[in-house]
Amino acid sequence: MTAAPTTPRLRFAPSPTGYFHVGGARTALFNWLVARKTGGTFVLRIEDTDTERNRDEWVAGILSAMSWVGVDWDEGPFFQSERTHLYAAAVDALLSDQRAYYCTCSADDARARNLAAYGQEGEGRGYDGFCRDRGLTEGAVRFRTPDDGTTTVIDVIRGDPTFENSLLEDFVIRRTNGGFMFLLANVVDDADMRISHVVRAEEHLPNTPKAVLLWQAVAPDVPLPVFAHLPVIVNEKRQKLSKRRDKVAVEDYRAQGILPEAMRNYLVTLGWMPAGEQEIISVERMIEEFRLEDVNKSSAFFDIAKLTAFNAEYIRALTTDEFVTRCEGFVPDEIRLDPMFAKVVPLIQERVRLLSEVSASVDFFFAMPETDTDSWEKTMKTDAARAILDGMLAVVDTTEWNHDTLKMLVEQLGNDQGIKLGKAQAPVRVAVTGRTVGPPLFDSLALMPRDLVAERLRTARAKL
RNA sequence: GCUCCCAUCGUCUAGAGGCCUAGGACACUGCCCUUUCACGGCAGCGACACGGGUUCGAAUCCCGUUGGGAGUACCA
Repeated sequence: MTAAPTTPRLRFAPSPTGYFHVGGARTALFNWLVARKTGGTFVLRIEDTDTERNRDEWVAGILSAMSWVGVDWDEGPFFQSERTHLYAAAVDALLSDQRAYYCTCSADDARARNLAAYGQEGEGRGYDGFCRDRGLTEGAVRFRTPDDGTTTVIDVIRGDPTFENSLLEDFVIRRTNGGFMFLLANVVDDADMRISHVVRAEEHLPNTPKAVLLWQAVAPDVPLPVFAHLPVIVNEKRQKLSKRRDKVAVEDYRAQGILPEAMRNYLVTLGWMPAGEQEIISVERMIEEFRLEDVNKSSAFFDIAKLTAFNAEYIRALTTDEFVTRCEGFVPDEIRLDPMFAKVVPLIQERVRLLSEVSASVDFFFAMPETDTDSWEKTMKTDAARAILDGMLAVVDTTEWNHDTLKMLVEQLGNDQGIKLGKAQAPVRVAVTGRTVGPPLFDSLALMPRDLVAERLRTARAKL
């Protein structure tokens, strides 16, 4: 079975059973990278054969999250729920070939027989083939696996793992209720869509020999795909990320103000690294340099701290205009579109790591925020603080209103009190911004209306 | 239990037998810069799981051990 020299065809085949999570995003990204690098085709297929667990809103979530990270598809989305005629035909053909058979065993029956035959170790032995030659005409349909020989999975990143056929159970391909199972639908579609590279998470590897066997039975004329099983992404306990336990929804990171390019860049480093010492790279370079063969084999921890660091770097690289645009949804429009906002952006841009932090870091320019109690206690309860506020109040209505003058003023006031500028600016900062930490004070003051600053200084002084 | 996979700093990784005194990034610590906080710069901390081979030489190859993970559904 030689692979035809056609362009690669890849697919991402998520199941809409929950929020789109970072593991899925990485899988999609790696598929996309290969497609873009090779000039191949990237197909999106929604595997919604489990009608119990699928929901339309999850489908919408997947599409929007993929678009958000910049992973676009060339064909699809196709829905397996609309392709059942293909699966039905495949099952019928298998049935008439005796490659599959009906089975009426319940899971309990099968388990009980294994237990009786093997004792405790019978667990996990899978179906025993009880109905193989009973000639039934109803029930679930099982695929007949070979009793001997081996099946090798061609995997570019794992080497080529080989499995004993005798250990592969006769697995169900169509449920008693007529529904089609994942493996069947998956293989029929991959063959039908002429998928050449199956890039998916490692958890699928143990099933892959079954998929190979099925493929050969169902589409013997279609070349088998090359597989690439990606290492799983794990939590701090080194377990596969779980939607229930871990914070994994791409949408959550988006809502926090992670930039899509930062997410994409971070995701690509989970199992792969660009050459050189630079980890922050453009998509163009990713596409240029990415090779499935170079993907790591071991699991990777999803490190939010590193993601955040990447994000901060991407945020800093934005132009002011871009930054203002990106803040949509994170900063109220009446502030974001205020000309003042664009002026203060340069002061705070290198100080925020998430877009969700922007609002709180610019609030005092637009309204006096609630004063932080600790900040007040720490900086205002001294004679020096009172003297500095008094000194400022004495000249605030007449002094020149610019960075240098303001700075000299506070510096001088500090000198009079025998304290350095770092200390001297604190009470002014708390009076005007409500806290000890913030953007450079004199630049901020210079941007603000003199009257506003004067009023806040007076208010603060009155409380002392 | 069984099958399969994996194993370099805390984390993500570089490393395809000599270039390794094991490199980078994140995190952490210290110093410098500095008006707070950041940014930036510099320095530091910090790893080849263990045991056997093979070889003149092994983080790199082989075997074993240990440890971790995934799968083991009429879920995907």
